[in-house]
Amino acid sequence: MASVRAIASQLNVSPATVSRVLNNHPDVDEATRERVLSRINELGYVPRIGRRITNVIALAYPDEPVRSEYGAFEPALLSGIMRGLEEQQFDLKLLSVRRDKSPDETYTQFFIRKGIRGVILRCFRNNRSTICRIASEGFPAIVLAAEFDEPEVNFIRADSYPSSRQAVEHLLSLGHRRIALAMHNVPDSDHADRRRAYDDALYCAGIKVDPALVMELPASLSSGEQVLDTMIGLDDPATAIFATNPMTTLGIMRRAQERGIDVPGRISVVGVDDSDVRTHVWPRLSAVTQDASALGLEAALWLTQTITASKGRAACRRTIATSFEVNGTTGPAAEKKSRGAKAARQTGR
Amino acid sequence: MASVRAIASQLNVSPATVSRVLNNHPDVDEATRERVLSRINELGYVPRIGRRITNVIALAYPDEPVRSEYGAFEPALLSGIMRGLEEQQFDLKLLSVRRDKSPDETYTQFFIRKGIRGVILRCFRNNRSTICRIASEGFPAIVLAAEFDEPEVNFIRADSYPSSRQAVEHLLSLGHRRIALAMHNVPDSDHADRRRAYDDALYCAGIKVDPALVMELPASLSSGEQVLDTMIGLDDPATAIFATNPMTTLGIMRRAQERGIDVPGRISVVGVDDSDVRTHVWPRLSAVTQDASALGLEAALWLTQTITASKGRAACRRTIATSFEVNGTTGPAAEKKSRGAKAARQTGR
DNA sequence: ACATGGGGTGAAACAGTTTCGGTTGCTGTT
DNA sequence: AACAGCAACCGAAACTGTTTCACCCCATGT
Repeated sequence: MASVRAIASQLNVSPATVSRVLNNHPDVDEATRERVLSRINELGYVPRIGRRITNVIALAYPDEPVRSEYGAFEPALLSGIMRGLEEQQFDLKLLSVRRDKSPDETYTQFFIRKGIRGVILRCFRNNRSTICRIASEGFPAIVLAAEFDEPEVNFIRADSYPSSRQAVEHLLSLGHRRIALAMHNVPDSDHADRRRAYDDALYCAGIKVDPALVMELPASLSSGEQVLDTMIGLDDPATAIFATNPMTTLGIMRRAQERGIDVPGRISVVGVDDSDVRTHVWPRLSAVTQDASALGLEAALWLTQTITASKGRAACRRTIATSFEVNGTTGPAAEKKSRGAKAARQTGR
Repeated sequence: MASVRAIASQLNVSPATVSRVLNNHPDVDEATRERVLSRINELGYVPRIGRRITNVIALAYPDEPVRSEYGAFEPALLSGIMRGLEEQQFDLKLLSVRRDKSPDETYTQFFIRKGIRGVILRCFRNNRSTICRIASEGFPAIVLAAEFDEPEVNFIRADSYPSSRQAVEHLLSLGHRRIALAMHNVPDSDHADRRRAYDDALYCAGIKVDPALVMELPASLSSGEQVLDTMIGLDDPATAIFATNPMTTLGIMRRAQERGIDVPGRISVVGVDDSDVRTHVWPRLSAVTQDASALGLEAALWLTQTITASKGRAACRRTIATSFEVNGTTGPAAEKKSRGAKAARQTGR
């Protein structure tokens, strides 16, 4: 019940002025703009059309709504979001922050101007600070597939620790002792999970992490090629690789085929898959899989329920499980010939 | 300038009634509903918020906004659409017709109720009649990546005939005479193009199409496996395959690796790629590629310009070019050993 | 015959935005 | 010093769409 006219009369300005502030019109005094904005934040203004409250939420991208390195991840997210929005009859708008947001408006202003009630945020390397800003402004928002320490940021993500650990333990159970780790070179919680899983699994197996077996690289096909070449070329080569993102995994597979390296005969590969790519190659990839559609669904449900709830709901810090799928790229460790290999085996319990 | 009140006064009803018709409220008489609807169509009503005309277009899917068999095609489309909408400052809404449209409202009503000015339609096997209905209602609409004979349907598609022909001629120039064709089993204009290109290229090379070399199958990985097995298993085996969709192509590659069949040594493969998958496998696929992003961009540009033009613009029946990219899966035809092969070679000029 | 109820409708209230014009104050010119 | 002119700022009013409430009317049951 915080209408433009209500806010206007509280501040002794006209509804026109409040509207101008909302729509970021240039010709309004800086002082009055501040007053209006702060009051809007206090009262929790929601946009309406006529007397009807708008039921639109947005999926906001920092730049363009495409990440070729994510493959079919985005469509799966979208599908889940649409399903999650169905229950409460919300519509979905796509927003590009870079494209549409004016630098001199707040995020809340921007979202209200676009007529939305809440926003699902995609998180990439470069917009974590933006997300914190949005959260601190208090506009209803939830971040997809990332983790934040800040208590005011709501997020939902897939916790890949258990499956990742399962994956590494699977390799260990096959006799692998020289297991390489190919990580993303920018830190994020997903990859931190996978790193921890790797460390813990090795620790519990009594194996010391060999720094030579850990590489940090961008998520790309060429990174995968580099990983394979490096790991095969070591004096004491890796017999298995755990790659923590889909593109690097594909690059490893591609390079292995190019060089005629037998997978899993000579080296086993475990990847991570957001969508279906693990089935696109031969052998089908053993991989940690995350259900992007479920992620979108849950995010949409939480957001719409929070918006429509009379009292603000609790923060969302949910994780959903990933799973580990054994396919054709993992097999028993090859017998070693070098002295170093024997020494390594003796450290196993 | 066709407002709810204007229409109301023309028909001697109240604005409330017109609004009720627009929002598909049940308690309005069937006769008056008809009168209002026909007048709305005549006058070309556009939804507004306050005095501002809404600048939102929709991307409408018949069902869910996901097609796993299209891989990264949808994100690329979305990215192009967003760029195309930028110029005229339009927003994009995602709509699922199945989810939101009430059966007893017209499509125009549905779109107006959603507050959109125009719609980009995705076309799949099962909704061509729906698209014709929408076009005949006259609501601004354009279909992506499909062709229609009906003159009132606007569409934009990629014409893959030249590149497909180039692809087949590339195979011919490498000495291939037994070239298989793996087609989609539901007819659409894209695949018709590719079929024609195949026929024409072979005809010009003086080669008769062998029905045993042409298969029509769903677009799927398993179809690709079936194609490879069949074509390798013939008495007079194919030495090259042209697969007209991405999934079938991937299936062929996967099966070839599974069976240890050398590509392109024993058999060459040309595929079709909507996005980046041709680079995900080894060898990289020689493929006819279509620029999904450009498709989305052009569609969005045409639609927004049509909407904002004072006078209705001409129909859109555009095609943009695809291109043929030579990569690692095509090579010289293998020498034949069988009698049948020799006979086949003699038919070549 | 009368009460009752529901379908259908309009007036009015209410929601947001823009247009138009007016006030104010600064600046340049005479 | 005075005045013209211009730009920033803002409010009243006009205009747009939606919902609420009350009303009418007619069919139906008692």
